Amino acid sequence: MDVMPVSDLSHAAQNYLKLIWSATEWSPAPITVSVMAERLGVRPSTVSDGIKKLAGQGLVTHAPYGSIELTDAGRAHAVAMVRRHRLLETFLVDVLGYSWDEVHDEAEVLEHTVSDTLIDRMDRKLGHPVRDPHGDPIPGADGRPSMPKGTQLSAAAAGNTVAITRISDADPQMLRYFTELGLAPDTRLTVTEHRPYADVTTVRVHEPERDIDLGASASDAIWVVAV
Amino acid sequence: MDVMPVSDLSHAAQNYLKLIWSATEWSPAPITVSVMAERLGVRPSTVSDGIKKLAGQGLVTHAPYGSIELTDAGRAHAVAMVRRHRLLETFLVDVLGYSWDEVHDEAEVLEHTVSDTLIDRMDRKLGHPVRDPHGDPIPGADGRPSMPKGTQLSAAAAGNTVAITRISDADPQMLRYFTELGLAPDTRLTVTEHRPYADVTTVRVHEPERDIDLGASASDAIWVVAV
DNA sequence: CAAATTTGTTCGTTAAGCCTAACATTTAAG
DNA sequence: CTTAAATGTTAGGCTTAACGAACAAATTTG
Repeated sequence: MDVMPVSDLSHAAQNYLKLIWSATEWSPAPITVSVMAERLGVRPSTVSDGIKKLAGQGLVTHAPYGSIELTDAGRAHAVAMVRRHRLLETFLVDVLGYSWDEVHDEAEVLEHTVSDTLIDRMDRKLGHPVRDPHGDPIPGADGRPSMPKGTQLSAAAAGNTVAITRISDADPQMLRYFTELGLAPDTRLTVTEHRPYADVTTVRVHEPERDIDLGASASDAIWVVAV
Repeated sequence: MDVMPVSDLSHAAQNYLKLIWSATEWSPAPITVSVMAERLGVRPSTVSDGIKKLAGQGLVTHAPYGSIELTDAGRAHAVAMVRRHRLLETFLVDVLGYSWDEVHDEAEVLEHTVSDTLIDRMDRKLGHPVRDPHGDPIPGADGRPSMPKGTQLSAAAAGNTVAITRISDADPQMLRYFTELGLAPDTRLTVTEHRPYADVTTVRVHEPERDIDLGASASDAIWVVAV
């Protein structure tokens, strides 16, 4: 079985591959059937069937009750889907004036139906961007791997001054909250303190100078690099 | 059964409705099952089943072996699909640098998956265009009917000076030929003569001044209005 | 106008992707 | 370490949109 173009995979297969890949982008733990089912809004039995089929196509390795791992071919498809998704998000924001909390769902649908040509033209129009509106790295057309990842704000040492490099796009409502706070990719801030049992991280941001308290979910969603 | 949004119809149903509507946009003859099957690349039995289902949903009227007619609800959906298609084509050409012979297939896929929001944003970005790159009228968001239609070049009286108002997008190869000849919407020309048995229409175009002979398929694909 | 041809319809089947229910395995708790 | 709980798998069905084969109706032709 040859390398097949993205378009030869069913939408469901594309989603499975992207999700498996995404699970390991920011944390090392491999994904499970039930987590996949929950994220995709389907039953575990559906995912179990789907994974079996992907394994038959040589896109993942999986023995019953075993872990789910992408093959090289599967990873290539997954990365291509991620590239599509993130270029679309960038295009919707930069060209069509979407806000960063609106783009995820639209991109989720379009990533399956736009042609490679359209992806290339968007990429060119945008000047070959390397990050999407949430700061997530956009893989190149050759599937080149991601940029440096940074660490979660919740794990950054107190006292350090850092720049936001990405903010997880999982929760649009949280994104709107960050917009209100003036937190976005490239915002610089100083980590004031972590208060462990309250699960609160306090940061200081400039212009205007202010202190912000962030709970665990917020400080896990924000990734930073030292500046 | 209430008026349902476009997105609640299957892609197949959307295509059926659009095709039925399109058949009567430029010629009065209603469409047949076999023509639909041929255009959609499926078997007549598939179309026959599909039409029956649309009739059950109140989107077309059709008795077995009878003619196929859109209901008001069906027409509204069809026009919404046509609007989507033509706005997409316009967007791809104006914003992403597609040529007019490339856009049809891309729009054909995307029209089923873009959100109403995206359609609105493209429409705004484009300044609410009223014609697509082939000159076809773009229905408004309210489904307002089309612009004046003009007549086929093959039916324009010799001696008249006219402007091209639309060129059928059915055949990309023919569109590339027209590009070479410098024929596009809004090009002005004078009809020199029709030679009936040769099925050739000769027209004179300015800048640079030149005579062009067009066969029947070409002069049927071009629609003109008096200037 | 009767026969032949074309056109349209019905019906049984297939494939994908989902479901529920029943069952199997693994992991966690007592 | 054994049982209970959680997780994963299999089996059987449903729906949609396609197909081909067989049949029905309408149209064209001789």
